[in-house]
Amino acid sequence: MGTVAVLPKAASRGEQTRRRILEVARDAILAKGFDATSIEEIVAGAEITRSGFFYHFRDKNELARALLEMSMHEDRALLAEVFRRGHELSDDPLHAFLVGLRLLAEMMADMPNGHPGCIVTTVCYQERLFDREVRALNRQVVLNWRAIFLAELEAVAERYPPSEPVDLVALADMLSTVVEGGIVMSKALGEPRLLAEQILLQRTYVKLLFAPR
Amino acid sequence: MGTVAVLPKAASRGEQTRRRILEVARDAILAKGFDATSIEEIVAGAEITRSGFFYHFRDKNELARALLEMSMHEDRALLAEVFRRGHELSDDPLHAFLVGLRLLAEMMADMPNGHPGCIVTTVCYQERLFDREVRALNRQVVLNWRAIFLAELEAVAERYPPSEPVDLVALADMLSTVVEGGIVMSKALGEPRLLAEQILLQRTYVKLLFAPR
DNA sequence: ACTGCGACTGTACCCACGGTACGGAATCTC
DNA sequence: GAGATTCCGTACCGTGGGTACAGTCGCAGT
Repeated sequence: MGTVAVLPKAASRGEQTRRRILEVARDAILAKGFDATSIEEIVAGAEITRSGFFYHFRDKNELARALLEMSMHEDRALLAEVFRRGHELSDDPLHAFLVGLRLLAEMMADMPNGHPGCIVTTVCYQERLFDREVRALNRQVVLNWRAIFLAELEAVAERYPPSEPVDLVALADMLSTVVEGGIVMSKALGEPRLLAEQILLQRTYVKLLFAPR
Repeated sequence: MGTVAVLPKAASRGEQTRRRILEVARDAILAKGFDATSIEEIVAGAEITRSGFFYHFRDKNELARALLEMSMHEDRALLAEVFRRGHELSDDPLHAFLVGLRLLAEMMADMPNGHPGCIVTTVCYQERLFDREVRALNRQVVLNWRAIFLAELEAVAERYPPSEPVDLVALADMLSTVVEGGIVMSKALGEPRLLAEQILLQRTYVKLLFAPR
C-alpha cells in the first residue's frame, strides 16, 4: 500500500514515520475535511500512537503546514514535468503549452475515483481553523501556480499577440481557477470526468486567444 | 443588522426564529467552516438557547440541509434577476447573456470583503460529515445552475454558431466552475476583486466563441 | 376562564476529540 | 555504554455535539 519510494539517501526512521503520517492524513483530510479527520484515525492508519503523533507535530495546525508544504512541492514537480514534456515535443511556445495542458487534463482524467481534492480549498474554506502562518503558506502555493502558468503565457504572448486584450496574470490565475473550481464541480456532481473536460475547455480558450486566425 | 424584510404574510414566531438561526449559521459557517462553527455560538447570535436550536433542527446535518435549500432559492433568484435584466436590455440572446454576465461580475465586485464563500464547496470538501440527503441536495443545487446557464447558452448557440465545437453543457458548467474556483482563489490570495475579474475573463471566452468575426 | 399546542428554557448527562504532561522504553549513533 | 532520537502508556482537562426530559410562557380556539 505504501507509496514510499526507495530513496538513495535513506530517510531516518523518524522521517519515514513523519511521511507516513502526512500521507495518511492527506488522504483522510481530502476525503472528509480537516476537522472531521481525527488524530485517532490518523495514528491508526500510520500505525503509531497518539503520543507518537504529537512527537512529530505540536498540533493539528503544524500538520496542516506540513501538508501544504508537501502539496506545494508535489504540484511544482507535476506542473514542471508536464510543461517540460510539452517543450520537449515542440519548440513553439503556444504548441508546447497546449500540449502541456492536454497532458494535465489526461492526468486528471486518469484518476479513477476523481481528484481527491485540494488542500488549498480545504484551508481557505476553514480559515479560522488555521493560524496566520498556514494561511500565508496557502497564499504562497497559489502564487506559485500563478508564476508557473504566467511564465508559459508570457512566452506565448511574445510570439502570438492575443486576439482580445487580456491581462496575462488574470489568465494565468484562470487556469488555477478552473482546476480548483473543476475539482469542486466534479465532487459535487459525482462526475470525475468533469475536471479534465473543464481543463480542455480552458485549453480551447487559450487556443482561441493566441492561435493565429 | 437584520436583513429580515417586513413581509405581508407575517411568518409565525417559530419561522422567524428558524430564519434567524439560518442566517447567523450561514454567516458563521462561511467564515469559519461547518465544523468550526459551534452550536453554542449560533444560539448566542440568534439569541436563543441550545435547547431552542435542537427544537428547530434535529442535528447539524439538518441545519446543513436547510442552509442548502436557502442558498438554492437565493441563487436561483439572483441569477434569474441578472439574466432577466439582460433580456430586458437587449433582444439579442448573446448580447443579453453578456450583459447578464457583466452584471453578475459587478455584483461580485461590489462585495467589499469579497464573496463569503459557497455552501456547495463547504459540503463537498467535508463529504463524510454529511448524509446522503445533503449530498444529493448539493448535487441538485449545481444541476440547477447548469440548467440556468444552459438555457441562455442554447438560445445563443441557436442564432450564433460557435467558432469552435463545444459541448454546451460543459460550457454551462464552466461558468459554475469559474465562480466556485474564483471564490477559492479570491479567498486564498486575499484579493476580493479576483472573482469578478475571472467572471469577466469567462465572459470574453463566450464572446470569442459566439460573436461573429 | 380553561385547555391545548407551539415555541421555547434549564438542567443534567454522555461521549468523542484536541491537547497537555510526563515517565518511561527501545533503538540508533558516536 | 552514554546520549540522543523515536516513540509508547497513561492520566487528565476542556470543548463541543447530541440526548433526555421536565417545566414555562404566550396565544388560539371553545
